[in-house]
Amino acid sequence: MRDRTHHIDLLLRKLALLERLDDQEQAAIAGLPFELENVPAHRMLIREGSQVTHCSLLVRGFACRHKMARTGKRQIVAFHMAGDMMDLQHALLSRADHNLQMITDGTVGTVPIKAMKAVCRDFPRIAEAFAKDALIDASIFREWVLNVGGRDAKTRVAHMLCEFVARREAMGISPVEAMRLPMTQEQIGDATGLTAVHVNRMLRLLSEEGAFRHEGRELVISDWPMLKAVADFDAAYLHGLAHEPQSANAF
Amino acid sequence: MRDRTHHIDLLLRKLALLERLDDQEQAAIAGLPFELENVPAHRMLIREGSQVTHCSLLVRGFACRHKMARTGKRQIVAFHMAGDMMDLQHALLSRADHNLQMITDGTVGTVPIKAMKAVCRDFPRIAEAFAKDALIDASIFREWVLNVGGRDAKTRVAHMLCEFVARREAMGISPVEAMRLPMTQEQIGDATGLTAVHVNRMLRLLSEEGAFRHEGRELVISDWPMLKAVADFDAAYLHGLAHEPQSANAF
DNA sequence: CGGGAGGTTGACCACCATCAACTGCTGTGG
DNA sequence: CCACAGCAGTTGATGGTGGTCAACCTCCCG
Repeated sequence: MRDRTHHIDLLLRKLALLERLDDQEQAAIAGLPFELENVPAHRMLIREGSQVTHCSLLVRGFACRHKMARTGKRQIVAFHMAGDMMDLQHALLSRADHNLQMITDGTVGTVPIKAMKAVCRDFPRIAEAFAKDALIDASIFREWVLNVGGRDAKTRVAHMLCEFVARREAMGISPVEAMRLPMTQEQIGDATGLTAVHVNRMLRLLSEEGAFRHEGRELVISDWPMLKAVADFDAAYLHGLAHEPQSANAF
Repeated sequence: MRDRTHHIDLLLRKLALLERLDDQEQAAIAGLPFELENVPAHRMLIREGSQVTHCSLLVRGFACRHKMARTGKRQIVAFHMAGDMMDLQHALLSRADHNLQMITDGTVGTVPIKAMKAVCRDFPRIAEAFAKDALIDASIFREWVLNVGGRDAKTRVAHMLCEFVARREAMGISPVEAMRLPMTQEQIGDATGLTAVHVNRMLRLLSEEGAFRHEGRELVISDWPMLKAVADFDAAYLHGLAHEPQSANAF
């Protein structure tokens, strides 16, 4: 039973960060006809240029959105984790302008856009919550433009880590103190406009300076204030979709 | 009389690209209580971190949105031209996460967010049009992430030019064949993550290769297909907010 | 006529890309 | 159980793209 509604819990938790929804509204969300599917790592969910008829909720695992330059260089423009609505924009823009791809294996819930529009029509506050989510998405893109366009390699990598950790914390996905990064160094490179080799060097640098350390395959953030400072990170651009790790205990 | 309604014409023209609005809906737009103000070049309209209570429509002139890195490096994340709603996101996200500043002198129309919300509540298709505009904004940010993160200097500068020309064409602001760029080379640099010096070199290169030429202070695009090819430009990401210059006559 | 902003050009150099080799995991099949 | 393949990570050597610094030019506009 818990399993059948886990994806609804996730979505409600996310929306609660954006808008206070009453029982009726929560029931409307719970009534959305999600179809759940387990998908393997690297599965392409949506391809640039294709027509999109469903919205996707990530229930388990990690995914990313990316575009390609003519040279073949891939640019990751967003990472997604459990609880994220990954393509709200397709509710109104029918053609995908980028690819959506799983990083790890996971579970995806899809809803017909018609159902999304219906619930938005009947419950304006739900519509507002989804709109806010999309606008915060845009704010994150702006920060990424600054990150790749205006910061040096070490800062870029640190910033990416900070955002990832802060969003994880907000969704309560896992203890932040010790986590395994789901993305490869090459993917971090594709997100920051660096090569995997240079990402590796920057991670080593940050680790040598004491921002985090490796414990087996886990990454342990040993000095959040320091990492945040190096990263030039200020969570304001996440507009409440993430608070910084406050649980100072582990740090 | 034409002057009093010019800003409404502009806005309706923009919205017509996004949604077919009937007479009643157009009348509702025309009824929005815009306050027009002439503003000088470089005027800051909105500052990062401030609370925003109005939405701004650019009626005349050019503006940009930008963020600052800790080092002081400024990153421009968007250029705006007449007809653009510059901060729809602030209708739902009350705190600005970036600055909004005039590039040239111009005219700005402001509407209280309450009035915007009211018209959106009463006319769902208007709400949808504004939402589409915000989503296209996000798509443009994604393209910019790719541009600064994944393309070399020449391509970046050319791409920025292409987007600017295509959007101008869509809004019918001026003949595209000959225009004066409103932004300085330093601003192009801040938008592309390059220095003004290097932007200068890239512009020279593009011009030497015949993509465009200078006539006095005007820039004349002499070979749009070539510029577009060099730029790795595909207008799909503008989702109909801009078609490419088709008037092959001048080229 | 003078001052200032923007544009132009050259010399030099640093950051990060590229190429290449090697290590260590992990899963898989003999 | 081992061998092997394959992917991710690691490290070093070298070079190029684009940054930095500095000088000078051009065009406005007061």
